[in-house]
Parts: sequence; C-alpha cells; structure tokens
Amino acid sequence: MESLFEIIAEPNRRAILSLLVSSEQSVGEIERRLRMTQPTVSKHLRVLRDAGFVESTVDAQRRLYRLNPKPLQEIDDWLAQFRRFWSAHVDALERHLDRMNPSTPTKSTITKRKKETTSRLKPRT
Amino acid sequence: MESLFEIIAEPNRRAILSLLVSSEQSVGEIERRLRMTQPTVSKHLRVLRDAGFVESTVDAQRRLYRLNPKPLQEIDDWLAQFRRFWSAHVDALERHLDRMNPSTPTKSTITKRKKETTSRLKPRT
DNA sequence: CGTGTATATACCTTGACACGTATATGCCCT
DNA sequence: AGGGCATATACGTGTCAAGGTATATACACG
Repeated sequence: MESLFEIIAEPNRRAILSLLVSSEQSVGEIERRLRMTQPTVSKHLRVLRDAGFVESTVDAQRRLYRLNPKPLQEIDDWLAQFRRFWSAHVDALERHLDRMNPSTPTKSTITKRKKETTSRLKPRT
Repeated sequence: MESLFEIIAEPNRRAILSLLVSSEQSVGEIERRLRMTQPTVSKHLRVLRDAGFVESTVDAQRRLYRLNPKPLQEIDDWLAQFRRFWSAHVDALERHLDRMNPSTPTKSTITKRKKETTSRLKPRT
C-alpha cells in the first residue's frame, strides 16, 4: 500500500473519511453507520492511520478516530496541476453546460481531417 | 474498474495524465518519455479513455491523446468536503463541529482520561 | 477474578489487475 | 500489392489486496 491514491481508491475507506468529516467516531459507530463488519472497519482504519489520514484516541475500550487532513491536502496538491484546465480556460457557464450535456460543442470542434475515435473500434470478427 | 479513484491509483496512469498537462502526445511519445512498453501505454490509455480522463484523435497511424479534465474535476469535488479542514481557520471548524456533535471536545470539555495512541500497540509476543 | 464489551490481528480464499510476450489491426509509402 | 510503422488486443502469469471467520488483546465492572 504505497501511495495515498491507493488508500482512497477503496470505497469503504472513502466512506469512512466522509463520515469522519462531521465528527470523530468510534469503531462501533462506523461499523453500524456504514454497515460493515467490525474487522473490516478495523483493517481499513489501520490502513488509514498508517497513511496518516486519521488519528485515534483511546477512550476506555473504545478508540475514537478523527480526520487528519494532511494526506488529503497532498492529493489536492497533485490535482492542482490540472486545475487550470477547468478554472482558467473554461468559465463557469460552459462548465455547467458541459456537465449537463457532454456533447456540447465548446471549442473542440475544429480539427477537420482528424477523426474522433473516443468511441470503440469495430470488433474484428 | 469502477471508480475514478481506482483509475488514478495507478502510478503510471498518473504519470500519463501529468505528461498530458503540457500538451497532447502520441502513444509512442508517451512510451519513450515514461519508459514504458508500448502495450502497457496502450492499455493504460484505454482505461483512461474509458473513464473519460483522456480523449484521442487519429492522425494517420498515430493516435494523439489529450487531457479531459472532467473526471479530475469530480475528484476535486469529492475533496471539497475536506477542504475546510485546512483552508478554514480553526475557529470556524470548531464551531461547525460543535453544531454537528455537541459532545465533540473542543477547547471546553477537557480531555482528561484519554491517551494518545496513534502509535502502535506493543506486539503480544 | 471472571464475564461481557470493544477493538485488533491471523489466516485463508478469492478476485482483480498490471505486466510481458505474442499477435492482430490499421495506415502510409513505394 | 506488399512491407514497415504505429497502435491495439489476447493470453498467460504473478502479485496483492479485500473480505470472512476465528481468535487474541485490552478494558470495565460486578
């Protein structure tokens, strides 16, 4: 489990992180709210903690887990290099239209002799 | 390959995306610059294209791939929920937590009997 | 102390995916 | 038409991670 990106690739882990946004939670609370088995929760929390996404506090037999934003911030930093692709060129209106209708022609309908091949090639049989 | 997060969990795919930030590239260019074998590049590009991270244009025998920011934007949107943890000042965060969960210990509610255990438990052997 | 509760870990199985090699497809040029 | 280049896909293989079941550890309380 090397990179931060692999950590958040797991849906359950993302769910845990989202849950912890509101407030710190015990393992049992996470287990109940996310409908996961206890060992699964513990194991994911272990991974999250080792990667620095969460920190834990002991409260009697319980462990309270809370968010630690730093790794998420690093991911945010990685995303920064792409941010100009939607914050600089495209204005908010266009973005909205693109979101509603993916085939909205913005500025990409220019290259003439090049054929769009985002669609699949035909099967060879 | 369900989620966008799994797509960017792969280091080579992230490298490809980063490379495409500068300009569109052919498969061969990516292959050379990132020192990957050609089938590997093609397969990653296939995944990226299916997920909408890139689009391709045919230019003779070559395919030129360019970035499509939309999926990255979605990831950015997911990160938004955590952004207040590092962009907002502590006061606002504390107030929010107090509203969500009155029992959240902030600077009232002194945590007396809780021990920090971000460190590992000692092995039982 | 012994029992119940809360959490962590061990072990096993299974499935997914990344890579390499080999091959297919498609296009250009002479 | 045929050869060569650029790219895509098929197939086999190894690795790794996620989940389940069982068990270990730790704490509280009678």
